[in-house]
Amino acid sequence: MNEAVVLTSERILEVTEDVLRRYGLAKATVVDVARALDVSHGSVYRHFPSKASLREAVAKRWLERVSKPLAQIAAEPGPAPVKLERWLRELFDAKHKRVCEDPEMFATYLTLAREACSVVKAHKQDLIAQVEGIIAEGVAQGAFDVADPKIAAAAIFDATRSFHHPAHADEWADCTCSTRVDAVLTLLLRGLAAR
Amino acid sequence: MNEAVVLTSERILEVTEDVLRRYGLAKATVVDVARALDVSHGSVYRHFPSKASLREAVAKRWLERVSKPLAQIAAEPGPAPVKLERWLRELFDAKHKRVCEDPEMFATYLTLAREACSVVKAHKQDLIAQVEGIIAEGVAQGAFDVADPKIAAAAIFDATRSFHHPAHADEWADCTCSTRVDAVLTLLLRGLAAR
DNA sequence: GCGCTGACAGATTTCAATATCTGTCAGCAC
DNA sequence: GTGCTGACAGATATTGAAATCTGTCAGCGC
Repeated sequence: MNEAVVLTSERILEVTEDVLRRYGLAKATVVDVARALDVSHGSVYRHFPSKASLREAVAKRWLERVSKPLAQIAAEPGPAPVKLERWLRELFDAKHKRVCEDPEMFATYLTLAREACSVVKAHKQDLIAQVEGIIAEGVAQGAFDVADPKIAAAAIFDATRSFHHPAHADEWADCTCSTRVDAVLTLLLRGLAAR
Repeated sequence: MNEAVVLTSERILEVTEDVLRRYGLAKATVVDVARALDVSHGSVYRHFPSKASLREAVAKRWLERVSKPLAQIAAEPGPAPVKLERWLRELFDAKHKRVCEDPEMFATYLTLAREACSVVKAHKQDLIAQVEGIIAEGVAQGAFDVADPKIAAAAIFDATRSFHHPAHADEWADCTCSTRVDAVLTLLLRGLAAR
């Protein structure tokens, strides 16, 4: 009758994150995860066909925690330029906070993401689609002058890589970073604006 | 009388590049370099105080080969917007060509650059200063409307990272890359333009 | 004297033996 | 039947001894 002992994929993922936090990415094994769940490691393989797929699922959960709050901003009403700026700043803040508050876990997730590149690609497509939505809205409002919102969205994503791509995380602590964000956002919003 | 046997820092650097190409970064040793030069390894230490400083010097040479042709473009006369676009495209082309033509050597130089981060910082400052010059010129010509050319130059550099930072090199082969470069350049030039 | 050599100490890397892990599956318990 | 276990084979990681490398310097040859 004890519901807690039911082994679900969700529970495995939660415990796997704990194990990764405790042991680190390099040392965490499927056996460790099984031990933390108090089951045999064979049981874990009943829910995930391989260690790689388990890690991929952890990466996916992590990326979803980034994209959900952004989707909410994208769905709100209001002027597109303000919304785009808010959306981008939220994206940067989410990333910067994660790396500042728990750098080790950030490094762990980063490596997981490198391995699960198809998951990352889907995440990127999701984010770009959200930006595309905001830009199309801006065009409809007469605020933006853009030939192709899809291409413009990809350009916005490319042009802000310095502030959201983990390869540049070591610069995010830099005190000039906020000024640099402001400068790029100003430039990009001017570039999109109807005149 | 044979000038070829004179041991100069320059000659050591040339031979070191050969050795790196032949053996790879991980396996190339100071002893290998000395053997290629037909001297004892102690002689190499007469010109470079450590293996790290030798590697740093190799990285510096490589970066200078990137920045010199750009400085030439920056020094030419002409309308700033055209020049800025040419300068940026030359920067991207230089990087993209290097990674396409000799990916192994690119990886080698990339690792060297990571180690010699002070050299890379100076290189970055150099490039940003060149952009600043072009932007200031554009302001003087009435083509650009920019509050602070220094900040704008840093913003242009940040906003084009996707196309010149080696962390994104794996995307440079992508067939959509040229479209993406066009989209970002259009956006940025519109953002700088006086209206 | 000047520049190079080569032996050396300590640090680092390699390699092979050993231990641990991944993924499977026959069989047990319910 | 359903879901879990634990022994197993092959793959991967760890370890410590041996080999190699880095950086120094006394001394040799010109």
